[in-house]
Amino acid sequence: MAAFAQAPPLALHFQEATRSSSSQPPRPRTRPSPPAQRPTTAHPPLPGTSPSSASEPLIVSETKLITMHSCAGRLEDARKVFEGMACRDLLAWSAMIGAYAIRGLYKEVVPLAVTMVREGVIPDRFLITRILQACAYTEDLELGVAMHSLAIQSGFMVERARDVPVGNSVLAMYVKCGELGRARVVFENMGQRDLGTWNSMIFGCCQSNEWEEARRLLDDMRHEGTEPGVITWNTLISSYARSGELDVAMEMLEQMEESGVAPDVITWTSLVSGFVYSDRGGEALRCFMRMRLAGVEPNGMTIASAISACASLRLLSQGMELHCHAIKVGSVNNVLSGNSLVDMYAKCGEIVAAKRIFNEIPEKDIFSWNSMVAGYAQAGYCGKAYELFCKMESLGVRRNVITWNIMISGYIRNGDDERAFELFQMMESYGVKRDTASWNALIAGSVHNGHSDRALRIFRQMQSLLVRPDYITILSIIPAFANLVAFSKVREIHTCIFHNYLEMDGKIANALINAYSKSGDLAGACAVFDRHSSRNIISWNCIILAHLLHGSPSEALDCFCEMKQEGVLPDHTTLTAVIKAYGLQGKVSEVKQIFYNMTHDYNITPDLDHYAAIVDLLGRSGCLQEAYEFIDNMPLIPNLAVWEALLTAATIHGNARLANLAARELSSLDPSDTRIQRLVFNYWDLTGKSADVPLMTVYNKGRELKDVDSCSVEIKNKVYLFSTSDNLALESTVAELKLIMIQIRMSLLNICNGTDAEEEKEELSGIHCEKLAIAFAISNSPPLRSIRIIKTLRMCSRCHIFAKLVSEKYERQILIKDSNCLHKFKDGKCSCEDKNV
DNA sequence: GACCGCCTTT
Repeated sequence: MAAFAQAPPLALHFQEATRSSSSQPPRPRTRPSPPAQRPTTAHPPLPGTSPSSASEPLIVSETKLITMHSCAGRLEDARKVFEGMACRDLLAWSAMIGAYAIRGLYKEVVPLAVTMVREGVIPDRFLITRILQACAYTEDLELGVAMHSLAIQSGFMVERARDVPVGNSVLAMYVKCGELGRARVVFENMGQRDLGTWNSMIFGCCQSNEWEEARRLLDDMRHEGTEPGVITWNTLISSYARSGELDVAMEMLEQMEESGVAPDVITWTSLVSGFVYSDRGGEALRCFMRMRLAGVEPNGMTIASAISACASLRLLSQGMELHCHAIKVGSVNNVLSGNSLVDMYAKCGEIVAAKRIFNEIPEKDIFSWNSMVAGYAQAGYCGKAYELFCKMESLGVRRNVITWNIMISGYIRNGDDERAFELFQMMESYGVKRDTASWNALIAGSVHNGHSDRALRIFRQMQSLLVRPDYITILSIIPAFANLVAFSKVREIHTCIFHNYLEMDGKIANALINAYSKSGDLAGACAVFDRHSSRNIISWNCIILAHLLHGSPSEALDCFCEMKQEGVLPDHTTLTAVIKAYGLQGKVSEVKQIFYNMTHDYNITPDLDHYAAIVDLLGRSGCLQEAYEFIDNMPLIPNLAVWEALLTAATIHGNARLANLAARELSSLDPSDTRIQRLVFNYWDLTGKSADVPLMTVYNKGRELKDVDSCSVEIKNKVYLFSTSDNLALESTVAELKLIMIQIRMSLLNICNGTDAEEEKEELSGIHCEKLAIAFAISNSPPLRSIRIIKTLRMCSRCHIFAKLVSEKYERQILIKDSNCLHKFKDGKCSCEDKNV
């Protein structure tokens, strides 16, 4: 056994110390054949083996022949010899099993091992180790347990140095089979341990998310005098990175470097891909840079991950640099890098480049196809996407649930709901089972297209079919409840999150803040925000916007200060909100201060939203000419929001010249845009007509639009829809409503002297729908109950006064969300302090 | 010891 004892220990997965020896080519064993073996003759000389003399016939044992065939890569020949043997002893089994094991063909090892045991051959410590390795790989617990007991019976698991490899492979087998409890028992009973032992055990703990235990083992091993190696650190770092604990992973990286172990390509790749997976692309790229600076060469997997980071950040130029790098490293034709490149180019809008890369991937896998289909679908080319979708089928590439989901989501997001539902119905008949993401695509798409009711129906249907919603379902459905009428649903979904054992994810919390706020519950929004454990810029934007929506600009600005104190950098949205908040307070100089210094202070270039907010502010404060000059001097082409702001302000201040100018500019932007048609219609309807021909066309189109203004109100779980034009539909209640309104009108007349153009208009075209809704709610809902109304257009000043008076007279809180803001009427006052009418 | 695609928050 001397020769065997000196043979290199087997390459276990966690055996760092022996890695170099395991990578060497296997050496044929030199043990002399035992006399019991039949000598084999008349075999032709093997290529690469030169017989000592050409005249002498070569005599080799069958076992040796197996080894020779195996070394030459002819496994089938080796197998034939093995099968033909009349009597197979331990050496023959070792040779045959070893031939497969060395090549990682563990699936072949398992049945051989089973037969061997059945034939009564007892494996030695080396063969047992090999078989256990195969059990670990194939997760064959049954055979593993048998080998474990055999090892005990044979006395291979005692406290000797040479027992360590056997113990390690038993341990590794249990860990890989997910039997951490059994692994722990083996670990505790091992008299001697080496680095591989600790690595296996730590891997097991990480796999079962027993982080504390893993950290304790790290301390223990150092106590016992074994310093963690590169695999130890990589195991911990990659596990933390994969489970999203990137900050801990980075901490471990520091410790690793401090302990003198240099991070290798796997360490860095784990971190880069971990950051990508956690949607922290910027940090992924920083990690990649650190790796380069440390002189570690990236491999295909590292580059693929870094390219994905560029894809999520839409960094085309950096992505292209990495593309060059991939070419240099020679991994560009690799499926992994190729797929990342397809995704990156597609997400950056370079669909042609994406297609070129796709065509060049020699062995496309399902990921390649799905990335390309998704590229087309997300760019709005559903036809092209569908073409590929069909091509896959004809080429025999099996489409998976993700392929179907991509198509469903592509169609619904591009407005073809019918086709999306059709595919959703069809997929199961093609043998593809729908998953939660399939349902999510429909829900998200419906919400996206404004069909909140349908989204809710789908959500309920999926639950009735026992498809469990995940956090994306919740995230997708929440915006459907982000309105005044659905206020009770927000609490319902908040409860549902706990019922489904879904963690309070950061994104869900953000969506909830928004939903609570928009449903009129500022306190609810604040409560979620206060308990939010991982606030990001979006969370702050949500709460700042919530205060703004509820007419509390000073609280919004307080939040902004607090945010800066916490070291969170504002983004475009934050600054737009801040400009609006200062604007509501009439602090023009503060607004200018922010606006003109935003590039310097926050590295943010003003965009159209900022310009529109400034125009709105200047216009409302009566500086109409300044507002117009501001537009005239802006470096960007003004959009709808900018001209709308000027039109509204000019209308309020009765500046017909500028209002007309704004209306004309609006209608020249896109005369077919219904939103513009409505704006122009509404403006002219209010101010009277002139002979402006181009405006006339848009005005007429606006007039043709159905439901020019409508509002909805919920009473006893029913949503009632009111429209300015269909007063008559409410005949039964109209008399009652009129009575209430006459009473209120009397009060109104006392405040406003006489009538104005707006009221005359109302007399002619019918009562404004919010008045109808208020009156209807007053007479049909229980006293003291708040009245919640959603309205498509902006409230007029008279309805605003009307609502204030009703809130006082009837002691009701009235919440009205119009196209511009949320009005909370209470005790005769409105939260917008009359600044938003 | 690691791996790319679908559904997601202001």
